[in-house]
Amino acid sequence: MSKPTEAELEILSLLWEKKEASVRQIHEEISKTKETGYTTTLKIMQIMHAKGMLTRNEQSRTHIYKPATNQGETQKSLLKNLMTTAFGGSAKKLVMQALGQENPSKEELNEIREFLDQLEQKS
Amino acid sequence: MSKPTEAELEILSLLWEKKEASVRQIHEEISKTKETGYTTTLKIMQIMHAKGMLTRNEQSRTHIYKPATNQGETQKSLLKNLMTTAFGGSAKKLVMQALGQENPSKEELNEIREFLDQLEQKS
DNA sequence: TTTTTAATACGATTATTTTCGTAGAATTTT
DNA sequence: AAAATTCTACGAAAATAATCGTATTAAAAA
Repeated sequence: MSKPTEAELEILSLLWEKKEASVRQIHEEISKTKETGYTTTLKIMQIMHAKGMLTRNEQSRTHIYKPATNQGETQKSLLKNLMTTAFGGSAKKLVMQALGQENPSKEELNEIREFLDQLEQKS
Repeated sequence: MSKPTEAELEILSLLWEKKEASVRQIHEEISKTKETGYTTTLKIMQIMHAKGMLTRNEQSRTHIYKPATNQGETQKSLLKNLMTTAFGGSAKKLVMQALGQENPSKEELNEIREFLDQLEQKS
């Protein structure tokens, strides 16, 4: 699957969260943060459908869209892309930069520690 | 500073690594993986210079370019962008996805653990 | 039933990014 | 010194992405 554009990713992301939605629903979300026309959102979703990034149910007049691409796979490839282009391929650098800027809770930090332990087991 | 495009990021990344370089040097690197003309690379670097993303020394005929943007800052904003658009704002999810796909060495894992400890101290 | 609202389709426009060709000047090679 | 090579500048084309307007149809409201 080709890399989603900015606008596509925004929509994909909302659909991952909502599982499924109409153009109207997506557009309402988007227009909270961005000034944009309804037909713009519609058009992008149509394009995404044409590309096979979304599936849709056309039973009712209001089509219901679902993401066709696996969230994890897409995230993985976006990360990989960023890792190679902006972090010289180093996962460590990327991870540290990511952690450094947010303020993860103790719980989250612990979950990450556990995850690190698991990783070590495998290798 | 505005978000670098794909092509710009590729060049920025090489310049961060090399500290400074001529168009020729950058182009040789890029053409290892991509079929592209010299003037294309030149043009993009000129645009980056015009935007203030790169500085250049024009003493010799062959101009020498340096990144004008701070690497860390740029990485941070790119990550933040990805984190919000593709990971619902969760650093944890992003970090785990990043670690899961690569195979970090024990040393790297330990460095990350230390980093986690430091973070916890602060909070 | 008539009118209004809400939806899709789709072409066209605009904006952005990438690519390339050509001209002219400086440098290097023959 | 002449020819070939290597630069930069710059305009313009090609490719990609985003936005919007209009037509048409379906559904809902009056």
